[in-house]
Amino acid sequence: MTFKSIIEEIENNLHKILSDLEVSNVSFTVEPAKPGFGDVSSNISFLLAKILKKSPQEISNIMSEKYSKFQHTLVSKVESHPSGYLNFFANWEKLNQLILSESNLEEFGSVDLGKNSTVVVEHTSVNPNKALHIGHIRNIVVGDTISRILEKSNYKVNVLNYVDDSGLQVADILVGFRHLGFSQNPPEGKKFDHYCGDDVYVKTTEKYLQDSSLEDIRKNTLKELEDGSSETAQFADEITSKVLENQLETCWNLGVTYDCLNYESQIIRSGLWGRIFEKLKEMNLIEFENEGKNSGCWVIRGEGKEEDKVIVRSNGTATYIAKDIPYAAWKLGLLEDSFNYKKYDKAQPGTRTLWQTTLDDTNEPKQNFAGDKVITVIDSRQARLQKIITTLMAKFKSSTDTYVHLGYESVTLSADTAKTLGLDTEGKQAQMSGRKGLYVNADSVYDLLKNKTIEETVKRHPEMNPSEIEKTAHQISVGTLRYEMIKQDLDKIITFDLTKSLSLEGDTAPYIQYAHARAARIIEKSGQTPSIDVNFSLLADPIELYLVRIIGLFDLQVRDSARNLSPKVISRYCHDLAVAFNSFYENVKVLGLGDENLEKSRLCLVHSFKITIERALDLLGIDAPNRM
RNA sequence: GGGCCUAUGGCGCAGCAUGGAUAGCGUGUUGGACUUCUAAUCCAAAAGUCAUGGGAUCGAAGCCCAUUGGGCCCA
Repeated sequence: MTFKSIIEEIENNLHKILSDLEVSNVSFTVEPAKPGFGDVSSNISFLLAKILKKSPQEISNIMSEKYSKFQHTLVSKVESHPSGYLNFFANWEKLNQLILSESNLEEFGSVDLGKNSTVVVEHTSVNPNKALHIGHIRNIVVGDTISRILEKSNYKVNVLNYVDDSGLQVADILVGFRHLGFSQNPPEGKKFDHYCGDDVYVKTTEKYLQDSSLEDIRKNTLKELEDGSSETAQFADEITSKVLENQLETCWNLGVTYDCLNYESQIIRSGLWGRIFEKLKEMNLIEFENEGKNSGCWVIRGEGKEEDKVIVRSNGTATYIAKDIPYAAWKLGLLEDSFNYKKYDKAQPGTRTLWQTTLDDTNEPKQNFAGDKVITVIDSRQARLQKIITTLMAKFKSSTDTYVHLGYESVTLSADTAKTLGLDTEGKQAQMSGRKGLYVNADSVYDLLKNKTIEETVKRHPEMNPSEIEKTAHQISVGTLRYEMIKQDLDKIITFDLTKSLSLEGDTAPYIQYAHARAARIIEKSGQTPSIDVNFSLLADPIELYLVRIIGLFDLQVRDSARNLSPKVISRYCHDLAVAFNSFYENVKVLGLGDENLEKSRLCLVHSFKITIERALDLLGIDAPNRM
C-alpha cells in the first residue's frame, strides 16, 4: 500500500458522511495536498455548498467534526481551511511504514489498468533509406516509454516497427545506386545508413531537379518494387535490410527493443488488401461513387463537413491509405493472418525476442502480435489520415477506443543549428528535411553527448577505469537524450539546438541520475545492508516526510501516465523525486550521527528512494549509475 | 477556403482532463554555501495584465464564443 491507501481511506469515509447527510451524486476529489496545506485535500465542501446552501467553510467545519466519528487509522487530524478546503494530516508513523515497506517490493508502482489484456504499440516506422535523425528519436522514445508504462500497468504489450520498404523514398536511393553511379560501399568510417541518407538520397533528389528524364526511371522503379519477384525488389531488399540493421543498432543503443518487424512490401504482396476491401464493401463502410469529381472511385464518406476520401481510384489502383487499412486491421487481429514468422538475424539486447514477418515457409511456430487495442505513434502531421483509420476501425470493432493514434508535434531545428548545417533562416526555427539534408543524425548527437560526459566523468573520477567511464558516460548520454525527448508535452514542438541539448544541469537526466548516485554512495559508505525493520517514528523531519510522500505517489503517477498516454508525467515524477532527495541530502545527515537507530531508519529511507528512482527511471528507459 | 495544434516572468516549460487556497519548475541575472554522506548539488533575491476581448459561474490560467500571433495538415 502506498499514499493511495490514505486517499482511499478518506474517500470511503467521505462517502459514508455523504450518505449520512443523505446526499448522493457528488463526485468530489481527494488529492495529495499542495505544500503547506496538510497531506491530503478534498474539494468536497465546495461541491456541497450549493446543495446544502451553506458556505464551503461551514461545511468543512461540519465535515471535519463528523470525520472523527468514522474509523480512521492513517489520518491524524482533519482541518477546515478558511478557503473552504478540507485538509487532512497523515499519521506518518503508520504511513511511513506502509510506504517504505511497500517500496521494497518488486511490483512497487504497478497498477492494474490493463487486466492483462494485450495492447499493440507501433512506433519508429522510419523509411529504411536513411539514418535516424533527432525527429525520429522523439517518436521512438515516446513509443518505447509508453510501452514500458503500459507494461507496468498490467498490459501485455506487443511492440511493432513498420518498415516501409517499398515506398518512394526507397525507390529514390535505388535510382541513386543504379543510375547515378553511387557505390554500394560507404566511405571509410561511415555507417551505411548515414551514407544512404546523407549522400545517396540527398544527391539523388537534387538530381531530379536538374534532369527530368529521371522521373520516369523513378516511377518505374517504384512500380517494380511492388512486384516481389522483380530484380529491383531483390536489390531493394538487399539495400533496405542493411539500412534497417543500422537503424536498429541506433535504437538498441538507446535501450529500445521490439517484438516484431512488419514489412510494407509483404503487406502489399500478402493479399490482405483484397480481403479487407471485400470486407469494407460487405460492411458498407465504403461506397462506389457514381457521380461528381470522384465518379468511378471507391470512397469513405467524410463525416460532417469532411470531404470523402478516395480509397480506390477510378482506374482501379489503391491510394496509399490502402496500405494502412490492412495493416491496422491486422494489428487488431481482424483478419486471418497471412504471414509466417522468423527470428531477426541479429539478437537485440535484453530479453525480448525480435521476430519479423515473412511470406516464405518457415520452421518457426506461428506468432500472434495482434492486440485488443492498438496504439500507433506517428507525428501529428498524419492526424487526418490517422483519423480516417481510427473511425474505420471503430466501426469494424464497434468500439471507440480500439485504435488510438498517439500524435506528437515535430522536432524542429533552432536557427543556430540550422545555420551550422548551412541554412540561414533569419532567426527562425526550421523544419527538418531528409530530402534537403537538413537534419541532425541521432548517432552524432549521441556521440557529442558521450564525448562530453566522458570528459566530465574523467574530471570527477580520475580513479575510474576506462570501461566503467565508458559505461557511465553511455548511461548519462542515453538518459540525457531520452529525457529531452520526453519531458515536455506531446503537443509542444521541440526546437532542437545542438549546443543547448548538451546541457547536463537543471531539469535533465543527469540531475536525476546524480541524486541516485548520492543515495548509492550513502548506502555504500554505511557498510550496511538497509533493512525495513526500523523505527519509523524516527523519520519525523518535514523534509523526510516529504520525501516519503513523493515515494508513495509512484503508483498514482503510473496510473495517471498510462491513462492519459502521457509519458512526461513520469519524467516529472522522477524530477520531483530527485528534488525531494537533494533537499533531504543537503539538510539531513544520515551517517556519523552517533545514533544507530536513527541512522538505520534514515538508511531505510535512502534505500527506498534509491530503488524507487531506479524503477521510475526504468520506465523512461534510463539507467542510473552508482557513481558519476 | 476547410481542419488540427499552440500562446503562462528575458528564454524554455509545468499546471488545464476533474474550475476553488499563495500560478510552480528549469535556465538566465544578482548574491551566498565545498576541511562535510560526491557542488552534474543546495539556499536566497529580483522578475508574471496566464495573447486580446466577451460570456456562463458565488468563483477562471483552466470551461464556452470571437479575435490576433506562431506552427502544421488538406484543397
